[in-house]
Amino acid sequence: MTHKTVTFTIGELAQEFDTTTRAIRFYEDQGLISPARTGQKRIYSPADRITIKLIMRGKRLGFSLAESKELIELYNSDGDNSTQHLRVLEQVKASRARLLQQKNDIEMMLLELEEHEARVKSDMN
Amino acid sequence: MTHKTVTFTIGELAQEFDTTTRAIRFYEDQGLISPARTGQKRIYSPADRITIKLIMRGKRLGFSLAESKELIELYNSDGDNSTQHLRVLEQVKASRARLLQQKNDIEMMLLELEEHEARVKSDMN
DNA sequence: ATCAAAGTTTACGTTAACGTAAAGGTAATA
DNA sequence: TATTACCTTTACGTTAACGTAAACTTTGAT
Repeated sequence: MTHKTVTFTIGELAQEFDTTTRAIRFYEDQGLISPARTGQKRIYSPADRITIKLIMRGKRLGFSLAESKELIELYNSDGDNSTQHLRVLEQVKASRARLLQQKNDIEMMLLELEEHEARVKSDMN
Repeated sequence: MTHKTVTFTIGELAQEFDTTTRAIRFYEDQGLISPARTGQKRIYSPADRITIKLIMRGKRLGFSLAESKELIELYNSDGDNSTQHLRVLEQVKASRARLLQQKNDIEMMLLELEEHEARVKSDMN
């Protein structure tokens, strides 16, 4: 007994992630995804969809496509070549440092926003 | 009794914020700062320095210069024109929403990093 | 006085991340 | 069968954010 394989068209994914088909094809050009084909047509797997989701999240955090690609490859790095393990751990460390810095920046910005909001509201007599 | 006025040169600020003089001049071009002059030379006030700090923080979070400019102008908006108060509050709201989304994205990424790190480490037999 | 370091303006070059347009194939539907 | 809605490739255009280079001035130090 075989079960249905979920797939997506490029248009569906563009809509879901509020982007364009052009952008999605561009990500393929850059080697971030490599969807299957049915004749000419691209056909995206759930895994491809997740990858696009990661790209979008990266974009929201100001990651370049190259950076997102690294992260994605990081996740896709199986426990294959143990020579790479150290490099992977280094990259995890660097990514975490960056994210923590960003988190800190955000907290400060949020505080400043609150202060400013309060000031404006108190000026609203 | 008058007290010393702290100022900075463009080179000092470039070094402090690990950027270039070219970049700082560019921010001026784009209307984010307008340092005083001593003859030809730009002379930066503590306020100018803070503005550059805000720009750099914005960059770390993926803000465009235009966005950072808006935020900076937001902070510099005195309690002058109360007609603008609503607009200001709207922008505070939007900024906060964006930051909270980013914060959320960061938390998820951090979790995924932890998971991946654990997986790699357990593979390191 | 001169030299090196830092500053200035002007202007063209570069990269990332798509946008936009043209020209065409395919598939369901009226 | 013809239109409509998507899909495809190819290719040139665009914007942000500086980089880089040239040519010149200013200034503190030797």
